[in-house]
Amino acid sequence: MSITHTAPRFTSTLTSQCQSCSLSALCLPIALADEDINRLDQIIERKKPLKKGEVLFRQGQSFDSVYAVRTGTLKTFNITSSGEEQITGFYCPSELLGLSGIDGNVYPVSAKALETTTVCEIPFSHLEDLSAQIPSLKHQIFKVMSRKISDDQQMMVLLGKKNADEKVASFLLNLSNRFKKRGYSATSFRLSMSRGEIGNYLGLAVETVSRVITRFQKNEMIEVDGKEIAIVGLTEMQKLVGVASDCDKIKNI
Amino acid sequence: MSITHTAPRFTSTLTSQCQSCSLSALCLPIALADEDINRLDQIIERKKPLKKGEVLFRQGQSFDSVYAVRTGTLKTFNITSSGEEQITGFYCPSELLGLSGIDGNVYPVSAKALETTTVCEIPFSHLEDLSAQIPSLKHQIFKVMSRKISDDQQMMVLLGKKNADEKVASFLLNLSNRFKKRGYSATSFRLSMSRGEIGNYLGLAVETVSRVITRFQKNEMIEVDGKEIAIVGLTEMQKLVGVASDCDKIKNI
DNA sequence: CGTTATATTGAAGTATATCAATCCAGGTGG
DNA sequence: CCACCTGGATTGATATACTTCAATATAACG
Repeated sequence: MSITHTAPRFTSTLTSQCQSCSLSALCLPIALADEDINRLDQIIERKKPLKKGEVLFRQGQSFDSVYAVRTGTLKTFNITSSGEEQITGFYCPSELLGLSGIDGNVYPVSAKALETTTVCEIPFSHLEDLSAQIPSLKHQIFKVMSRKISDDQQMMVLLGKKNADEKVASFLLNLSNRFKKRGYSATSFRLSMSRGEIGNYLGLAVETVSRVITRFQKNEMIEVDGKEIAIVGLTEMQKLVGVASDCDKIKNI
Repeated sequence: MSITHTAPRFTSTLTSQCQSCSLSALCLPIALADEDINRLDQIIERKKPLKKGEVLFRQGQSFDSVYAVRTGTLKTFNITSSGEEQITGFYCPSELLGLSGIDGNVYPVSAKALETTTVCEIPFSHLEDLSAQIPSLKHQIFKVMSRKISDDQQMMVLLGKKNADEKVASFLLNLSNRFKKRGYSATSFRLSMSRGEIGNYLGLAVETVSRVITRFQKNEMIEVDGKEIAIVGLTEMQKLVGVASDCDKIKNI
């Protein structure tokens, strides 16, 4: 056996393939035929778990793979010229990260695990080859990237127009929706990121996040125990961030 | 000739094809072989110019095309639940817009011309078909989308971490770079958007934008005459926004 | 050439940041 | 097992950058 530069692979004793993965309905395999899932499966490398604080890829490092989160959570972040960290996203199971590296062949952000985290590594050149053969896979990649663009634009609206209360509420509801989508409780979950990381992401000071959270508790919108959080006033919170139906929005244009 | 629901097409007297278009080196045709450019060319519809204020597509409208700007400028924007407009981007010649509609089959933003503007309409289903036959075209689309994602992330950093001076300076330098890339002056150009639109985009009040601009004039970083602007202290401005070399950034991670 | 939108400038108000002081939880070592 | 330590979280007091309100000034436009 020859020595390589690549990290050791983690091979589960079970068949940890896309087929049997509980996330297949949310992740890239969505909308693929069984045989196509198998082909996708073959290019994916399941890596050994990252411990909290470990880096998956680093800003400036040459791009070669995108990653799907299997368990745990990661954050992506930039280092600004003044040396501060700016978090650009949190990634939960089934979500894809690293896509922003395609353009420059370099990751423009770093990715770090917020807790013990496992990911599937998808070498991009292989994915691109395969996408030429499987139109629905290509379409799926377009969709994931498109989704990312519109999500990021929503985030800009949040950062540019909303006040502290609305920012925190939007953040919690966004997490809620993501948990819900993959079958977990929409109203009771654990925040894997610190208050500081939330503040950083939302463009707020830690203290402000803390104050908003205690205020929400007093208003009985949420119940908090450290990182555990329960949304008890979901509709009230939705009203706060202005969850309007599409109709409502469109009529105002 | 049968009546159709589509808007009338504008056919230039000259052969206004991708081949002869001055933007081909920046726009989608980049990296395509001549014969492939012709195939791309055939699916593109050159539309008649939009007048200032006209809408190219509307938030909520069903998605079927992406657009490349040929001349002029557009803005994309969201209407928030409270009815305010939030501008999510400005688009200059050679830039592609509409990509965020792929995921939901609906445009999540509206696009409006800031001045007389011409665009090339690229029906997405055709583009997707063609991209299956031309790998370099597919790769190019991935790159454009990836680029958009990392640009938007930079924008988040700006909105989340920067003060008014840094925001305005970043905005001006960003425009400067875009003009430069397509052969125009990097230091002297015309702002096609109003102060209000700049403020909206940057998450600042109009008055703040105005004040920052006059301050920059007093500091002799810029010279302004209405919408005409000249950057006279380019390096100083770069210092202000912290244009760090990649090395500088990476060492701090 | 008047009328309306856009831009500028000043004064006052406010949301959020910053500074500072506990408080608390989780992990470590005696 | 408990005391200790360290980083995160909370809370209060103060500072400030930006917004908002208001009053011109200027440019755009029919």
